[in-house]
Amino acid sequence: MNKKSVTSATPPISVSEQKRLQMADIARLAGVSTSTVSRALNKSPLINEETRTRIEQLAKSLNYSINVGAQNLRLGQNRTVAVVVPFDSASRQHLSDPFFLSILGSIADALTDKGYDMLLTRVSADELDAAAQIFDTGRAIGVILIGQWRHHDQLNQMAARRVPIVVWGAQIPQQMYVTVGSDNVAGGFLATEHLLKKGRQRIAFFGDTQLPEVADRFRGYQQALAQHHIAVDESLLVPAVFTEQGGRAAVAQLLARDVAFDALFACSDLLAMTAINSLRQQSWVVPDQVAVVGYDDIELARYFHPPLTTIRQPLMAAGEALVSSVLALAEAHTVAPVLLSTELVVRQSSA
Amino acid sequence: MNKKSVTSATPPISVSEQKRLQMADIARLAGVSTSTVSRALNKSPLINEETRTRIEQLAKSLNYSINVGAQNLRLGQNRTVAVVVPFDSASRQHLSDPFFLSILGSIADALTDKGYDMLLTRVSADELDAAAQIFDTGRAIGVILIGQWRHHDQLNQMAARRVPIVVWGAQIPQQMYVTVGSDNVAGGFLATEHLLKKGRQRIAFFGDTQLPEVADRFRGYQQALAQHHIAVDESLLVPAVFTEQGGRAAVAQLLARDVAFDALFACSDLLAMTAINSLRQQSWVVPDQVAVVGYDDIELARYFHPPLTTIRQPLMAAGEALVSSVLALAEAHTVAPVLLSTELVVRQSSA
DNA sequence: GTGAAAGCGCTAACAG
DNA sequence: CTGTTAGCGCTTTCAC
Repeated sequence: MNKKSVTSATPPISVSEQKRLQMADIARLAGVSTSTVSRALNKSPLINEETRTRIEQLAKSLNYSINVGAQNLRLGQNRTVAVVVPFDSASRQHLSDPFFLSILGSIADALTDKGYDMLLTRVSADELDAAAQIFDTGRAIGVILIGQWRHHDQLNQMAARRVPIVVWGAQIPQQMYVTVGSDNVAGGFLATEHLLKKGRQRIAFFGDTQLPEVADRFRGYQQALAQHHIAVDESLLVPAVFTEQGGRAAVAQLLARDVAFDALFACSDLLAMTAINSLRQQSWVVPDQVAVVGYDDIELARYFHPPLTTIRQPLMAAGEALVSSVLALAEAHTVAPVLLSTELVVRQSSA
Repeated sequence: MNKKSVTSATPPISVSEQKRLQMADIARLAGVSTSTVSRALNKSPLINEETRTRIEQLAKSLNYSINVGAQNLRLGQNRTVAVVVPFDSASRQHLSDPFFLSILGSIADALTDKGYDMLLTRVSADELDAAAQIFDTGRAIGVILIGQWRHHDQLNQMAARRVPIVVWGAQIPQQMYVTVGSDNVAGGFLATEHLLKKGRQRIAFFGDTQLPEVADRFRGYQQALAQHHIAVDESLLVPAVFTEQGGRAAVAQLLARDVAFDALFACSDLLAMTAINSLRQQSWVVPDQVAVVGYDDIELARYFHPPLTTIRQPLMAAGEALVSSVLALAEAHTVAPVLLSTELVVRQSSA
């Protein structure tokens, strides 16, 4: 412990703290003051070109990088954004949904682009304030929450106390928080209309309409049917959850009702795929007997058998919108909700 | 700006900096010193019970939480671990592989358990030092890297300069960094042996043996064949990449060779699934004509048609091992590589 | 029990 | 162009 004597606290220097390099060390080795090192490493134009490169090289050769924590404290800045993924014990959507990973990836890319770090946190759905805490403790300047689920009220409260938070999900009346989401009504409409145009009339709907996004997709479903003067038949609606078992259970439930159907609109590709597998096991032929449309357009969809017709959500745009919104919010700008357009991708499952 | 006059720097107070609460504010409102607030909020036994609860309540009612950045600086501590996911532009494995998300989830859980934050970063495979930077800048006390790929040398260099890093992958001779991984040799052996016991003799192998993990699985494949006195037939080996197109391409390649085969061992479930779909399109029947075994046991595997026989990697154990290893390394302990056991899960794709 | 004061690693006036 | 110095928000010895 060959450090200059400290008059103040002496934190227990763990064995690991083996002489962690800091700016003063570089300064001493370069024979300049820390100010000069600081300026050099921050590319200040004040510093002599030659001095700067010398310091830069010294730093690089010693693998020294400015301590971000101290820098942030001094600058009163912070370049970290939290991404919170609530995991619902009731497990309405399993985290392993590939769509989640994709959107995570697009957020990560957008953040990296703008020079921000991403703090990833899973919080239990019933202690969602943990998300606010991340902001309160200054660990992140804002929060992106993936999975609106049923947390509407809690989210409103967080927004009310001015936590910069952006939620991936649907717009809901009286919502105080900012959402970014795809146009689920349009998505539901596109899917249903496509099936109707294929001549299908008895279209089953798989999805839990208690979830805002699914509710919107259902609204689109209703609109399309209405346009074709077809009444919604309650017996075709199955409140399937998003887990992988969901499709199987939903098919079982639908078949148990013994109602006729010639098409299926599932609110996620995973749901659609497991449903198709279940149907196949019961000797139904897709798409001949049942045309199927999924939602999300995950990568596997095009390699599935049969390739899945689905609604594509614009992933890259989603990540960017989420990130720019949360950054704007963090700067106390007023931010409007974002509605991204969806797109029908026709493949063989609905041929 | 009703702050006490500052003689030093005055950082541009953005509109957002609207009076961000700090300890001094709580102290003033409580009529005590910041020391007292600090001690109270840290549950120091030195503080009078009554004083403490009063301060705690005040803080809670104002949504004040101790600033972690400042706390860390003062304490010389840090409770953040970085998880780095290199994305290879050559795209050997697509990030959307569900197995990735699962392992991310298990790491997140393990970290949360131990009270650590998780910094998630994607770095380009060719600038892997960015991972070291995260440590050098003090943003994280250690790094978990998912995806060993071909980065062996770079990883060794990082380990040599004592960056606490743990890699999910295979053990390689002369490796200086710590790995946590499942026993890929055993996995490959289990899969192949299973197929052999089912009477299959011409087992195709899908996987790029340039990747260490795949190389180990191939070693297991060889061992099993050797035990049954079957020679490895090069024409049955296809260096399939892990992307979703991989299975399709590999099948095409295999069929083009016009060699007989009655089984397939694919080095990921995704590969297996897309391969099965491809085979089916060419009118091959699984498992009757081709028995298939995958790898990973992703959730979709059991809901696939036919349900996929596969090798399960112990996810939860993986997350915990990665986390405890990196934490141990961060404390400068010596850490041995971890080899987790794998398990054969028999389903219908190999019936 | 509580307060005063110093300093974690860094930046930015201010003065040379 | 470079050094001196004060302080970001917090914790902790040391004194009372």
